[in-house]
Amino acid sequence: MGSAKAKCLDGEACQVRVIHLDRVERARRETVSEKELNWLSSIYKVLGDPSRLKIVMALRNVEMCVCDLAAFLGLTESAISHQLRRFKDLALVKSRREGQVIYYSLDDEHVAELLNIGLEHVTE
Amino acid sequence: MGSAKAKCLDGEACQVRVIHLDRVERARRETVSEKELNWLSSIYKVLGDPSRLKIVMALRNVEMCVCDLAAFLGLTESAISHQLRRFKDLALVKSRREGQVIYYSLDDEHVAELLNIGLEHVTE
DNA sequence: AGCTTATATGAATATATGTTCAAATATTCA
DNA sequence: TGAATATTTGAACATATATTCATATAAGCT
Repeated sequence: MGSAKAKCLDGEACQVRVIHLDRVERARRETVSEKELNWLSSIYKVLGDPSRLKIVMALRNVEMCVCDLAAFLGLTESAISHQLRRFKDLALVKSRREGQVIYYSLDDEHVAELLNIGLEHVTE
Repeated sequence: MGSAKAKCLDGEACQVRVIHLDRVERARRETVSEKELNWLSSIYKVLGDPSRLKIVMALRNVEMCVCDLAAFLGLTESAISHQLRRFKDLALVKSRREGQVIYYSLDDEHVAELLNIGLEHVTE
């Protein structure tokens, strides 16, 4: 144990160097599926933009319409609409029509949790 | 109440339309600072890539070196090193040298929490 | 029916980003 | 010291992305 001599993987070509084969194999056993990985990363990614984060942060407290959010963020209503669609595609935000106005709100408890933990992190 | 007639903001030019002024003002009062917003979004963003997510998921269980991770992900060691630096810049991952080998591991409990909640979400 | 309001959509563009390649450090061992 | 190993760095490129503008849809009002 403790040997730091690289071994080889993937047959004779041996283009893959590995120091701790056991750890790599364990990681391979315990990893989530590629599909889940892509899904999950797309959820983090959609939160990983200041404008979008500001949108969901606001929606945590109260439902808002596109033009409210545009005023709050200082962006075009079109820009807000584009971003809201990304949230809807991931089912993180839902909408409700009332006449001409469409109200947006959070649609997922996990998102709120993610935001809360993030806030804890940032606000010490 | 319930009036959906847009009012104007930002002086005479009036380029900003608002339906629920109270909600916008409340959002402005309760929002976190621009600085915290940028910081927090950069944390979500760094998790919002399949390769990087796979890296931290693996580091949740055991510390690994660059070439182990490269073998696990099927990527260049250079690519892994580049990505690890992003984690280090955000203080989410720490490193420990032992001879020629540098071991990486998680450096923040909040990250593990974020990952756990994300996993809950994905695995129903 | 028209007119206005609220939102959505698509193209376009400038910027950001992930990966690779080549070369540079840093550490160990002979 | 010199060779080998492990990792880092910087440039380069191809792709992704956020925003804007112009236009389209959808609902209410007269």
